[in-house]
Amino acid sequence: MVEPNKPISDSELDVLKQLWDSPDGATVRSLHELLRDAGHDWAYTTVQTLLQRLEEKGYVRKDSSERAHVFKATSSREDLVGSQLDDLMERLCEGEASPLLLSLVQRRSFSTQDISALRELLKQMEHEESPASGSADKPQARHGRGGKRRSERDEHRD
Amino acid sequence: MVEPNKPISDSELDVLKQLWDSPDGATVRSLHELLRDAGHDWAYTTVQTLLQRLEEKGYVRKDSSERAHVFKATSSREDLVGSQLDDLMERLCEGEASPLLLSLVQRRSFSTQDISALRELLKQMEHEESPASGSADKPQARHGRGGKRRSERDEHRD
DNA sequence: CACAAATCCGACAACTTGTAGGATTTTTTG
DNA sequence: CAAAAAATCCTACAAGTTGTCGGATTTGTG
Repeated sequence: MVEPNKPISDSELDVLKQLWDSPDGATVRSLHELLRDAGHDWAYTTVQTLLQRLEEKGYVRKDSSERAHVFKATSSREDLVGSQLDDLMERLCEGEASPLLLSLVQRRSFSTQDISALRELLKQMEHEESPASGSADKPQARHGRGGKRRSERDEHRD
Repeated sequence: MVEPNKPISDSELDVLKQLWDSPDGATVRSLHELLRDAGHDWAYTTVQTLLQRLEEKGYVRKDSSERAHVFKATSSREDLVGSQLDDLMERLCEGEASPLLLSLVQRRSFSTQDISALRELLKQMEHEESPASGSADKPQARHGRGGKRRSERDEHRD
């Protein structure tokens, strides 16, 4: 199943973004400071709460082996973008991706660079593409940061 | 008004979808029935409330000249897809569209048809819109609800 | 042991969402 | 014309989410 993509609030997102910029993880304290620098005059415990909620929602994991727990994002920005797109796809496009693609390409402007990069991707896709069955090979993103792919989550409630 | 993309709840969306399928608009009653057929066992007034909220949020307009008011969606599915994508773009991609495009193309599967359609679009884009100059590219806004220009979230209500 | 640093637990007001009930205002019709 | 029917309007209300903490408690450290 596709995980229920718990919604992320704006504040939570601000925290998560700091985590994305902290490849080795961060403590409540360090995040508190980073966020202060980023313009958020939050109390220490506010950051803590936000982290806890992020953890409950599955976007963050903490390593409690140290005195001060170290938090890391479990999903990269790209992962999040991906799942949010999935959401859109399901909510508004009955699970089809092409409307999203269409909309993107039609209404937004891309640099010629973006365009040629996209061309490349298309070329590759066409090669390894399979007609109707699932392709065994899934093209992996090769962008530098992050790299941790979350796999499972246990979720049941209703 | 492009205002801030008010969020649409799941129930509201179900109503809106029926409106999308009702080109001439619909009354509370007709929607109530359509929705019943679609599996929603709601009270008449529930549909009414949902419509009212949609109207407040700007997604629906009503014509009150008739005995039974006639509701219409103010934005098409495509519009909504577009604004939702804008949202994503701002929240997660600092206003850039290419990450979305990338993610879409990388992680989802498209038919060869989709792909060639996309190719066409790309070709056109390159033709009719070549930035070429050192300055920024031209943001052509040919869609009614197009340009929401924000690069920075202005939330400082701490 | 007394402290400072962390974490844990609980709270609370303002919204949002799902879901209606009842009052009021027209129209219709016998 | 007086009731019934059909609509709209206004109000409500329990859950759940979000933004923001404050205090209590636990735990290394000098």
